[in-house]
Amino acid sequence: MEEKIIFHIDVNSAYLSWEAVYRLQHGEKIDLRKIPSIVGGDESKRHGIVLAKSIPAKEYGILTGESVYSARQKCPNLTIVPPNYEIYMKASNSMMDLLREYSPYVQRYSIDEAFIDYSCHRENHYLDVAYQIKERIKDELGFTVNIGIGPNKLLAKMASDLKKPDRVHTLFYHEIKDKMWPLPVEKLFMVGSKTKRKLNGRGIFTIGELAQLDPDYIYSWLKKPGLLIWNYANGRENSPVKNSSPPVKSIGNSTTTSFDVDNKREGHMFLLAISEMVGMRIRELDLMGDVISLSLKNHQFYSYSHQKKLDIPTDSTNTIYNISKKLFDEMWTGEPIRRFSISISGLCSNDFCQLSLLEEYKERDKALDRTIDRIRYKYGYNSLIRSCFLHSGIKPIIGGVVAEEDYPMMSSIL
DNA sequence: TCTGGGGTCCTAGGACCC
DNA sequence: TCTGGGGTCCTAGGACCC
Repeated sequence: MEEKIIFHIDVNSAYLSWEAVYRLQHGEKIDLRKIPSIVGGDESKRHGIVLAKSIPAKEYGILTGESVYSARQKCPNLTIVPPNYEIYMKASNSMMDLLREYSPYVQRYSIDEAFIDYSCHRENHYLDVAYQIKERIKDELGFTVNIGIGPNKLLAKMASDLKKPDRVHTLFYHEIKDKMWPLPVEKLFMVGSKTKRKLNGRGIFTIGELAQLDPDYIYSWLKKPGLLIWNYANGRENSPVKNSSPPVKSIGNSTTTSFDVDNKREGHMFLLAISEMVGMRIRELDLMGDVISLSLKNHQFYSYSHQKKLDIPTDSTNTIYNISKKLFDEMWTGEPIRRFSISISGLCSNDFCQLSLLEEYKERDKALDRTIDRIRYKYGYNSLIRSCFLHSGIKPIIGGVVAEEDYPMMSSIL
């Protein structure tokens, strides 16, 4: 059997690049990519983290995910711009359209990453094709990408991460030793901060050192995830490039509140506002779910969750709200809360679920939810709101991601 | 004015059943 | 009163990804 040829395309500093391109196209003179800059959340709303950074900002030691506050400490003349997800989604869609010209086997892995299985297209040399894709994206769409090429998705992904920006790298089996093994172990896909700490604690600092361990040893120590990363360290992975999206497993929304919530009434209002979005999304996808879970984060950043399995699947905003309210009342200790999140899982398709005669969720309620959805899609989310939110200072519908164009969320498994 | 929001998967313990 | 044991469901928590 011939070796597969997999590409991994990764947009360099995606949000920041897309923001820069958009601004240049709209008459701005400065290219954000060429100055120390970040795309960051609104600090006054306590959303202040770094979502993306320019390469000059990276040189100041600024990291994605750190607070905007500390980024500014590192670089006082940092340019900070707010995110604009609709623009990023459009840029991403354009890139996917371009990639699909090269193969039907294109897997969108996240908003800024994709895999292509190029194995069947032996008529052109894969390196020429990769360079062509990279240059076309730069010329036609205005941003740069890294392309990694390997015999499987893992190695292609590791390759695209090698040196940035605007590069093509290969990582075939015979190159693992030179190109991947010297890297620090936390560069390996699926080795996060916790695992890095454990590995370092036993003297394992490079991917090569992990690769050399005895699999029985790592299994008895780190169980299944240990064996997974050990296989990855040795370049072993063989999942297919999927061009259709896997079924959705859960739908959830959350918000960090701009102030700590210390009373039940306001807590319930946030739950209602989030339930509205979760309900709208599950109905949009024509699904129902029978597990509602609520997770809270307190003012000390400690998170905890409770969930409830229902006898009957639901897609009703009121049911989602009532269950999450019940969960909140049973788990809340009275401490100040900074983040609320609700999600629904145990999903099944609507037509399959709805037939239960015992169903308490009446057809009438269902029709009401759907009617409200239609009005909100047509005239805007705030065209129809619950009166309790009037003059409350709390947004009546909270959360993002209403099927712009359903794109599959990646999972941590390739 | 310090630390987001969207996900997936795995584990472990207790309840319950045969 | 010596305390089986395997399977499934449910729940809470934790790891990882972008």
